[in-house]
Amino acid sequence: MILGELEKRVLQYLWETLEADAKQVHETLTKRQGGTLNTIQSTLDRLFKKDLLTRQKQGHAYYYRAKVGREELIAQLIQSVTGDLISEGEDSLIAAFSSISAGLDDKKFSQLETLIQQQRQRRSQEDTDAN
Amino acid sequence: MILGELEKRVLQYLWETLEADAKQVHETLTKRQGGTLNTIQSTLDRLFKKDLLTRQKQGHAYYYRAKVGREELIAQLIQSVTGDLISEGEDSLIAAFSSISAGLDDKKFSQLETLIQQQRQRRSQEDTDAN
DNA sequence: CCCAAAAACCGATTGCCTATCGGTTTTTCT
DNA sequence: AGAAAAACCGATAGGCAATCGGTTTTTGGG
Repeated sequence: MILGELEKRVLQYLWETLEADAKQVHETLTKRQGGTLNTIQSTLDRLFKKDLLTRQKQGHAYYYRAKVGREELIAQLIQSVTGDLISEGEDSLIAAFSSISAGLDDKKFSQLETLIQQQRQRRSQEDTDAN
Repeated sequence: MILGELEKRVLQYLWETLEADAKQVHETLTKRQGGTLNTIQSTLDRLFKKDLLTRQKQGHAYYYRAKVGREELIAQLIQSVTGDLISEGEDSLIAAFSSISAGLDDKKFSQLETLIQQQRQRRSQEDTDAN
């Protein structure tokens, strides 16, 4: 999957705003630049068809919400862009990390270790909640 | 930057083979499927213009080599695909990791911690070498 | 040194996708 | 029911990968 420039801006907006119709998005994002409402509508529609948004009619118009979170989407994009470069059996996410790690310094490593700890804690918390 | 299907396959081949001319790549990758040598030539040329390959004439033909390693390329692709989704000041690689981490289980976390340790050791080794 | 073969180079075409927008149909609220 | 608002449809432009035919350039051998 690939996202165009406008599509990304629309997603960003929806992550901030939670819910909006085409008119609102248009007001905020493209009215200045002379873009029309129609452009926003078809962009929203494309994102909807890509299963990145949900929508629901309220009064006149569809109200859209992001269906995936920002981090989730980033993970999806990474998977799709690296997919063909990962050899059989290799875990693509681990592989992606090991590529990334080449560009990190010690401070970043510490941050990562902290993130891992946090993630672990979150997991065990979820387990506790579930029981 | 974005890579097409064939471009990725060509890169994979060059990572294995280190060096090859268009003819070799063609023999191995696309002759079966009826692709012509010209297709491979223009693909190699596109990759060269994207600065992903180097080339050098030997006898009749250009011999191509990958200019970037697989891991480096993956890191590049991740950066380019996530670029517009990362807010100002945020480290995109850390952000990418935190997205990725949502899809990992405990075993993967342990692998990652190991990778971090290895990377740290590699660093200190390089420091030693340098002095 | 010249020529045939090999490869590079050029240009055109197809296919896919985003962005754009005009015009028509459908929906909705009064 | 009718006006207004929005959805829907279709067309177009622009960008890029993949594909390949044809022409020019390069090169190594006789």
